[in-house]
Amino acid sequence: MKLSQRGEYAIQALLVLGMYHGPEVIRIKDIAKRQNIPRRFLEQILNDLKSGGFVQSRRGVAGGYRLERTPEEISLSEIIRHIEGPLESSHSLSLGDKKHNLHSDEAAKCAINFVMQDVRSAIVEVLEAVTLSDLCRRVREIQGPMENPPDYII
Amino acid sequence: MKLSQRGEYAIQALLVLGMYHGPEVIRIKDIAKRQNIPRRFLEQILNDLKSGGFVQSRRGVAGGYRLERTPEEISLSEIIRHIEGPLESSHSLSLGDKKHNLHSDEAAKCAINFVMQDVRSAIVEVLEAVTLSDLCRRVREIQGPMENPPDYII
DNA sequence: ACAATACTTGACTAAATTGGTCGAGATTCT
DNA sequence: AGAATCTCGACCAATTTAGTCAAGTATTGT
Repeated sequence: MKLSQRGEYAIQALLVLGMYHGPEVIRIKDIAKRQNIPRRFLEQILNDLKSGGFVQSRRGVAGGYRLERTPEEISLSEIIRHIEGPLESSHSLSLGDKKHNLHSDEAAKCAINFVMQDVRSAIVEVLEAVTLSDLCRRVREIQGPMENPPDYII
Repeated sequence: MKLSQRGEYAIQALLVLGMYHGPEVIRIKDIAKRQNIPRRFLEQILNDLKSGGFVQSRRGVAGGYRLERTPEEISLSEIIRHIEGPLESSHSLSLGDKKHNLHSDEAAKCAINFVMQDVRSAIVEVLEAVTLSDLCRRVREIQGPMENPPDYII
């Protein structure tokens, strides 16, 4: 299980929006700067997150993004599922059809898929339990101890 | 978590060797045929599995492959780790170094990595518990019920 | 001895994925 | 009107993945 760069950026962006969650909107530019993400790439990602119902956007000169739901309502599993594709898919060889004789390679693939399904369940179980809010807390704990001021958005 | 084709083939090949485990050796050609794996590709994979200590080979006219260890001694985690690369790696941002101020993107990446480490642990926990022997049993259960004879290797 | 069989090695290639860029347009604030 | 900002879709380069190929080397049956 490795997160793609795209996936990591998406979570980082949502983290910023989560940390400053409120009625106001944050500009792409600022998110990109804070998290050190290529601006154009981030545009794509935020657009994707918008179509997934994670964020809202405002256009125009005072435009930007904000979360569509509260950080407590967004789980990591949802984010990753949306950005990296379905987490539980496995096209698992119907197997209900008994008329159809299984070749030995099909039997093998099927057995392997059973295990991989267990793996996927374990992954989902972990990710389901972590909300964006949890992650925000984590970030605060990490950068809290050191007293460098929040380095406000320019 | 998705298995690469290469990884799936590797497990399928080991499954064949596991099902017919004994002192005798099985030819690449037969494994390829039974599991419907491109022969040349399978050669590469078996070679890799050999250098990983999973299988032995015998050259010459009566050559082929067999397991180097018993199916009970081989866990899925080992196989996947060897074929797909380290399962637990995460170069997790030392964080011990307090002198070094964390930028907000580093803090975010760090928080994300903590969660991903949990995910990886969960994956390993599942894979660690499944041996090649377990998988072989699974395969027998799947193809057992239907009474098509084992379709012996030609 | 020697032909047949089979593994060994490393280079090669085509297709898919990933990470990222670009330009033109649409929208909103002042 | 004009500047700032999001929007949309096409585009591109590097990497990875899946797979092929050829020229070896080792072993064994006869």
